Amino acid sequence: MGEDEIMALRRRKLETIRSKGIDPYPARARRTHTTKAAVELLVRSPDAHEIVWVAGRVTAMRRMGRAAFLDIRDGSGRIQAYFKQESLGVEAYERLLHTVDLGDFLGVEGSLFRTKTAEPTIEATSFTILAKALRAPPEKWHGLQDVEVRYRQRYLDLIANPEVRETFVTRSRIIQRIRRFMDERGYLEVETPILQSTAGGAAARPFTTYHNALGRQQFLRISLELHLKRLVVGGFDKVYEIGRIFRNEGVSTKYNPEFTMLESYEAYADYTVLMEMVEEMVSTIAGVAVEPSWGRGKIIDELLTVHVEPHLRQPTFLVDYPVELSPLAKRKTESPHLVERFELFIAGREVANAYSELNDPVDQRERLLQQSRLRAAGDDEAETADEDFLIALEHGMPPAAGLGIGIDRLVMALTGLTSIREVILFPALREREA
RNA sequence: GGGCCCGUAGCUCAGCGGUAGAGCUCCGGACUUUUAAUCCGGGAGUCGUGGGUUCGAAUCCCACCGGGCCCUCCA
Repeated sequence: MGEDEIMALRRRKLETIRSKGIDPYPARARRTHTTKAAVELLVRSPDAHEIVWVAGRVTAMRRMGRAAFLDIRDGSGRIQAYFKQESLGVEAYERLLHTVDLGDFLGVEGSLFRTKTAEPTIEATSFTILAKALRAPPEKWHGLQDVEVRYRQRYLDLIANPEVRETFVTRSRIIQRIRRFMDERGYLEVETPILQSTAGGAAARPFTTYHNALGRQQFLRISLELHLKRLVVGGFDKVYEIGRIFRNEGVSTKYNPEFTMLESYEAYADYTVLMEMVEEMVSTIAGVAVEPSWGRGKIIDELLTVHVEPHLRQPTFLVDYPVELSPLAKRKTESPHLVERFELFIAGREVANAYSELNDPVDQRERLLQQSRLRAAGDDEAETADEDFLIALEHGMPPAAGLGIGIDRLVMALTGLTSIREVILFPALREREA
C-alpha cells in the first residue's frame, strides 16, 4: 500500500471517529501520571492496582485477538497498556482495533499491574483519542537512518532515535550549566542587538537585510563583542551573552550559518584569568572533578580521556597571536607585534577564543582603520569599523578580558559527535527542489 | 573551491543490460500476559530529475538537483 493509500485509510478512520460523535482532537487530556510516574507508582505499590490516567503516543501495537498490547510513550518515558475486550467492552475494543494507528496520541485509564514477564502495564478500562495521526511513523526495526530526512524532519529523528533526543537534552544541560557557572561567578546576563547597522567584532561576511520603516540596510550580527564592551564602558564589570551569531559562509558538517556563541567580558582581568576560567568551566560542565594538583591542560586532557573518542586530537591552548590577526586585542607590552590572546582547540576544532581587550582608543581606531583599508583593497572579511564603538572606547574602558566559546562545537567536543548538524536541531540545508 | 561515494515501496536495503525484489510498515484472517509477538494470505514503486547510447536502461554515458565523507577554510 502506497503512502497515499495509507493516508486515505487514516482519513477514513478519522471520519469514523467523528461519525461516532467523538472529537479526534480534543482540547484537553485527562492525565494523572506521566508514564514514568506511573511506573514509579507501581514500584512503590506493587499490589495495589492503582488507578491512573496516562497520555501519550502509540509507538507499538501487538494485537492478539480479543486482547492487545500498546506501547504508550510521552516525554518522560514509556509504559505498556493492556487492552482486553472483556474489561473494555466490545464496542470500545472494536473502536480501538479499527480506529487507532501507530503514531496516534491516546489517553488511557486503567489499573497498574505487572505481566508474567514483569513488564509494568496498565490494564485499560477506557481510552480516548487525543490526536489522530494521518501519516505513518518510521518503521520500528531500523528506525530512521536517512541523514537528510533526519535533518529535514527532525521530529521524526527525535521519535525514532532515542540517542538523538539524548544529544539535545545534553546540549540543553550544557547551556544550563554554563549559565549557572557564569551567574555564580557574578556575571550579568544581557541581550544585545541582533539587527545592526554595522556588523563588527569578527572577520566574517554578514547577512544583510532591510529595515523598511527606517529605509536602510541592516546586518545580522557576526559577533557579540562590540556591544558587550560598550556595557563594560557603561560600568557593568562582568557581562555575558549566549546568543545566535550569523555568518554568511559555507554550509558543511563543521559550519552552520547560524550558531550559538557565549561571549563574556570581565573588567580588571586579563587573558590569563580567562584561561583558568575556561578550564574550570569546561571541567564543571563535563562533571569531572578537578584535582587542584593538575596543571593547565591536564584537566582538559582528563576530560578527553573520559568523554571523547580516543582517536581525536588532544585539547590545546594556542597562545599569543600576531597583532594583524587580532584587531580588537591588547598588545603584549614586551612584544608589541603580538597580542595577549589564546584559543582553545578540542578535537582539532576551535572551541574558545579569548584575549585581553584593547582599551587604548587611539590604537583601536588605527587598527580598525587598517582593517577598513584591507576591506577597500578587496578583503571582504576584514573587520568593519564601528564608529559608535570607537566613541564608546574614547569615554574610557577599564582593562578587561573577553572570551568567546562556540557552544555548538563545545557540545560536539563533549558528546564526541563530529558533525555540527548533529548538535543543531534544525541545521541549514539547501532547499530541496519542488 | 577540489576529490571520492550515495539517491530503488512509507522505513531499512538487495538487484547493476532482458518486463521491479526482500524484511518491516500497511490491509484481510487466526490468536485473552505480548513486548522485533507469532502463524496464514494480500497489497504497495514516474528505480532523484532531464537528456543520450541500445532491439531493450533501475543497470552504461552526460548534465542537473539533493545528501554524505575527505582536503582547503570562515567558529
